[in-house]
Amino acid sequence: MALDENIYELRRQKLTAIEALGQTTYRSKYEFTHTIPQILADYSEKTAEQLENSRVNVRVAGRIMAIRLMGKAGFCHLQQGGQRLQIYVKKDAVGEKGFELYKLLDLGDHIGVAGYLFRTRTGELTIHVDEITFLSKDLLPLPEKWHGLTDVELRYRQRYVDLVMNPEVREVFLKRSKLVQSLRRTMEAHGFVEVETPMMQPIAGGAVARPFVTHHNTLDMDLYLRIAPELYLKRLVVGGFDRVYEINRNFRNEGLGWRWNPEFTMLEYYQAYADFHDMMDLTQELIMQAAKDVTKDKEHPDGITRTKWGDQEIDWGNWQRLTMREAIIKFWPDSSGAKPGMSDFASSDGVKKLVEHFNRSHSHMAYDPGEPVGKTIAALFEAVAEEHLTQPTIIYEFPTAISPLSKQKPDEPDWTERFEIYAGQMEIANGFSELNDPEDQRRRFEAQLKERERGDEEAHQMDEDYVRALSYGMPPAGGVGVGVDRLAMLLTDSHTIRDVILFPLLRPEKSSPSSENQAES
RNA sequence: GGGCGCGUAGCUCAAUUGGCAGAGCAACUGACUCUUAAUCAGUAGGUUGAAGGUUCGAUUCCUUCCGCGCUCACCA
Repeated sequence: MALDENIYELRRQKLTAIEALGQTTYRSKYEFTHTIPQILADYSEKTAEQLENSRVNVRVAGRIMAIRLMGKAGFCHLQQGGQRLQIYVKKDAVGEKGFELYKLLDLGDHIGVAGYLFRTRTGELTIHVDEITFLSKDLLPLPEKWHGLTDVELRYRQRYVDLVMNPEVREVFLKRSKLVQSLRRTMEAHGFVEVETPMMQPIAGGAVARPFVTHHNTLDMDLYLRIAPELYLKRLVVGGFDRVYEINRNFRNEGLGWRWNPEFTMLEYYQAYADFHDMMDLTQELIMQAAKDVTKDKEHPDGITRTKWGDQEIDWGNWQRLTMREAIIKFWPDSSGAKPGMSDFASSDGVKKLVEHFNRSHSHMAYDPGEPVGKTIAALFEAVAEEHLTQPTIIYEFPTAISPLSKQKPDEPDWTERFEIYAGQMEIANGFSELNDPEDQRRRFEAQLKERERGDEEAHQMDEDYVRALSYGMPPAGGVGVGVDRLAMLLTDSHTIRDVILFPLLRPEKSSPSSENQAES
């Protein structure tokens, strides 16, 4: 073989040689008797004698993750389901052709083996192979075996390699799957019906965010990728679905960051005849159950409520509830002078003074005196309190100015029956008693339009059909949105959202100049 | 978008003040029938992200661009 040929070409040639040995190079299926995790679960406790006395014949498939050749025998580690099992291949056992095949195998190849279980001299459970079946070739070399793949860009761009090399990454996504299952199970247990509402909407409503725009050719109309399913789910409540939920993607055309990906998964649910207090209770139960379901293992068959979060621990069985104003008072920094009193939130002058006091001792909090007071209070809350909210905390009573879809408090119209759940310094859920007065809703949309004219691109648009739906009468209802990605982060101790999204958004790969030339020629 | 940092072999990383681009793993050849980070002997592998500039000489210094990370602002 010429020395300048690269690995890809060499392996293609090996593939030809493997075919010459009578193997099918890309066969359709392989009949196996066990998976590797099954064998490890069932036979890890068996002694060498037990395995010798009652021989266990197995056929398994896997990817070669380590290979050691010693003249006329060799070992491999096969990986399947994130676990590894050793195989022992001896020329005497597999024959001339079988051993020729063994010598043509590379790291990363998929093979099937038939043989029996035994323990090596060092005691490792191993398959004594009688027959190797070639399944599929790895033409590109896997990353280095000691350090694996650590380059974060490559891990995200080539997640398939990341998953092969890093078992802990696989674990994160298995837990994410358990999380979503758990959420569905809790919803179903409470009698909620799962539905799917439009991802492409003529008006991007239900949240405050900039949308992605797309275009339908036949109808010649612009459509927005949804920023929330909210207004459609509530139309269903009008239609008589008293308990309804959806788990699906939302799209927001905003910046990226450790907590933000342009597409993210949201669980959203609505319950008729319930208010925000009922929704707090339900959501608390939902999340605690999710923590238990994700942490279930042999030691903890029912799961646990404590999960690791960096150098801290989050206890999902211990919740705190504070109003937004109480939270600002509670976490008010000493360096910003005397703690605010409730009356300070009542006037724009009072709030302005609070911001001034806070900014005197802290990095500047953006403040626009022209914006509604409620908006400033909410910003102040985030600046003062958010960083302290590691343990699960329900913050409730949000300003009406930033809650155009929530029902007002009967005794304080500037405040709404709305809550958000915080944990690990992140907002993970948002819920409220749904505004169901169509005329009030129209006025709220109109107030949002003023904000839009003031330059707030993200303020709500008027949705006439939604107002019409409410005009047919929506029962009293509570609704909640839960950020599934962020919950997955918290439950897997992942500190960037990209680690819980299989294929996070990246800039397109720039093709190298040489390949561009090839493309042009 | 702003600020800071990074980009060297397939992977993980070196390279003294600006002075011959190196190692381990992976690969290739050979030895080895219980190894496991297998071992032993040998071989090959590079437009140092790209383009320009300064210099006798640039992986190193400067400029621009590309990509990534962290961070700030908007957003969940």
